[in-house]
Amino acid sequence: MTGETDRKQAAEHLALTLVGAGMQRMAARVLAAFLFTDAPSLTAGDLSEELGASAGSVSGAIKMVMQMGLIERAPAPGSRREHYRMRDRAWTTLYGRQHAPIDDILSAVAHGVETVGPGPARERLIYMRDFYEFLLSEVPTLIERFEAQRSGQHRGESRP
Amino acid sequence: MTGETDRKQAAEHLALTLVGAGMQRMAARVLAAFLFTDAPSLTAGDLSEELGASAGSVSGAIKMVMQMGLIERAPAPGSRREHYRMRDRAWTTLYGRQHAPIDDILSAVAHGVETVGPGPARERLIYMRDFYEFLLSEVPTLIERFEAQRSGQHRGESRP
DNA sequence: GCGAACGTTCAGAAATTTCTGAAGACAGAT
DNA sequence: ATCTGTCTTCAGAAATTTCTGAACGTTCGC
Repeated sequence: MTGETDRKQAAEHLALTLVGAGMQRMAARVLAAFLFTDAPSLTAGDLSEELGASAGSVSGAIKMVMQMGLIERAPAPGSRREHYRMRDRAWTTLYGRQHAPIDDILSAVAHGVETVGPGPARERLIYMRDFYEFLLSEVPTLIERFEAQRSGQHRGESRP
Repeated sequence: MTGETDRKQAAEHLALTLVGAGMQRMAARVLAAFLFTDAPSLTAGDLSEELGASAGSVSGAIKMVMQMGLIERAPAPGSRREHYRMRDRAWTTLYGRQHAPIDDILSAVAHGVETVGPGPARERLIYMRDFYEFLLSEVPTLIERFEAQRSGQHRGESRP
């Protein structure tokens, strides 16, 4: 069955969990709309109507989601409006981006190590610094591994 | 050099970057205080004074940071107050916890896959589901690898 | 050019989050 | 048992974030 209502509900539900994970509310709703649509592209107007939100907030949200590298402009055939669609690597990109703050944390901690004299605090800071350095080097590898594995088996199929 | 003022500044700076990464303000400040102290344990009163915050907000922050598994009660010798200290595995724990939302995202997406009929949207949802499933299985491995590597070389040293 | 349709920006309103201060609860000392 | 110092809870205040609506630009068709 799965009426249009169910689809919207599922989309809103996902948007809310993304908010729980730290994403801005409207940006999450816009992202979910793209994820759940079968249309090849959406315009700001489409989103405004679909989400029942003002043109202003949709504009801001699109800007954010674009900066995150999750959607892109779609070649607009004859149409006057700007069309957008999800990018292919959206999810790995999103995950990679969530690691951007790690850079900042790392430099803050490294500065701490320089500032603090010998003692337990310094040992702790060194441990933390090493851990975040490790992460920073391993995450890209992780993502590559997923992409390789996926294009390898090319499953793209659903389940029972 | 590195006076007490520098230490506090470095701690506050780290707290702010943690806030940028999504942590609550006061919780981040409390955490940084523990990270940067050479004292074997801190009490709520110590923190309140050190951070210039009310007893109420410190209490709430301690509760959060405890629930995150980053600090623990320290055996209090004769003292009437409650003493706390950082846990050993704090940082790997913190990182693991940041992945808790992934569980939620995963089930929201899985539900989406069930709800949506065949089409581009469904393919997208399947890709996303697979990616988050992959993450969920790989992250614990990653952390184990770090811990193994660390206890292996046992470097615990600073740099020039 | 001129007009109309869209998109963007921004000041202010609304909602949410976060902090404080005071009142209450608890544990140990006397 | 009572008192004292310490922690917790909670209602309201303050600050921050987020949304809206209106004014302004831009681009395309005529």
